[in-house]
Amino acid sequence: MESTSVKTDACASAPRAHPRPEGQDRYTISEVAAFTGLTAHTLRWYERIGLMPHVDRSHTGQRRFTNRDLDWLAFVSKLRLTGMPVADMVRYAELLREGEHTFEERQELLEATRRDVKTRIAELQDTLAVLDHKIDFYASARRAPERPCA
Amino acid sequence: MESTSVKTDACASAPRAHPRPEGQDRYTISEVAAFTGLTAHTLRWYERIGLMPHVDRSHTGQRRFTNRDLDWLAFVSKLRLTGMPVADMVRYAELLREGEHTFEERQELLEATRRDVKTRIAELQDTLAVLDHKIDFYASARRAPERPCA
DNA sequence: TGCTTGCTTCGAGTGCACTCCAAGGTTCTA
DNA sequence: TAGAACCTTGGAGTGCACTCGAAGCAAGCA
Repeated sequence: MESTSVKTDACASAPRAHPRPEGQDRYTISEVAAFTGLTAHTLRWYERIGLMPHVDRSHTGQRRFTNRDLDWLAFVSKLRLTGMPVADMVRYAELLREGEHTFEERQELLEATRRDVKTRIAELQDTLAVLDHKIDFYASARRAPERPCA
Repeated sequence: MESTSVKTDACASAPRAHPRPEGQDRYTISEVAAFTGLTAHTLRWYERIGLMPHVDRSHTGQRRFTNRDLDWLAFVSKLRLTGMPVADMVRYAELLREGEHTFEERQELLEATRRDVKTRIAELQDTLAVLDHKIDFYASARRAPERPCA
């Protein structure tokens, strides 16, 4: 059931290149760190707080990440960029673990996130306009130092 | 010299509505807090770390903010939205205090910020595409629960 | 004049998201 | 079989950006 819901979600993702093909996808933590840009510390911490759905282990207990884990981490990294709190992402991870009956709540969560992202883009475009205005001012002030906007 | 450089910068700003006209613009800290949405604590902290160029005082030592201070705070709030570290904003505030010979460095700082903002907008638009893709998946999965993307 | 509300300072406390440490077990190359 | 380089854990530490507290002074109103 757990793997079903994760797989179902993976099927919603755009295809993505993996370092190794399916079947040989057993990465150590440092390989994942190198691939994702996260540190091994952060990866372990993600698992501890429930942000990594479930990570396989070798027979001696070392983590072995799969391509699916890489997809999930890529998605988490995107969400991080939006400023979404880690606690909210943990909530989404819980919904994944709980199976298909949480589809509605997952969709709502993603839609709320989409609204936040759109708001943030608008704010940034606003800021860009202010920056352009000030940069123009400095550019012309330095071309003609006699106080061109007085 | 201090007020000159601040004024010069204000002249680079887009016009903005103020609660009171020039000449009567002496706001208490709680008025500024209400207007900007920052707390009084935060405003005092901004001043302590050098992020407020210089705030007037009443004859008994209480802060009296001006329209120019409001403009500066509005700009700072925009920069905050971009994720710019406070230390960088303090650096910009220092350049303002140092006068017109810092125009070039100010422009460079703003241009670097603009590049960051553009990058961030692109990242967010990328994230938006991923969100749309997943939301579409949940929407159709809930309309036709027989695993529509298999 | 008294009362309430607001302002002052500086240092300490908070919450988030990591980031690191120490002590010990595992895996790989020579 | 040695040694280097990796991995494990729980808990403590870090850096940022606030956020709050306490003691005392200031301002405005009945």
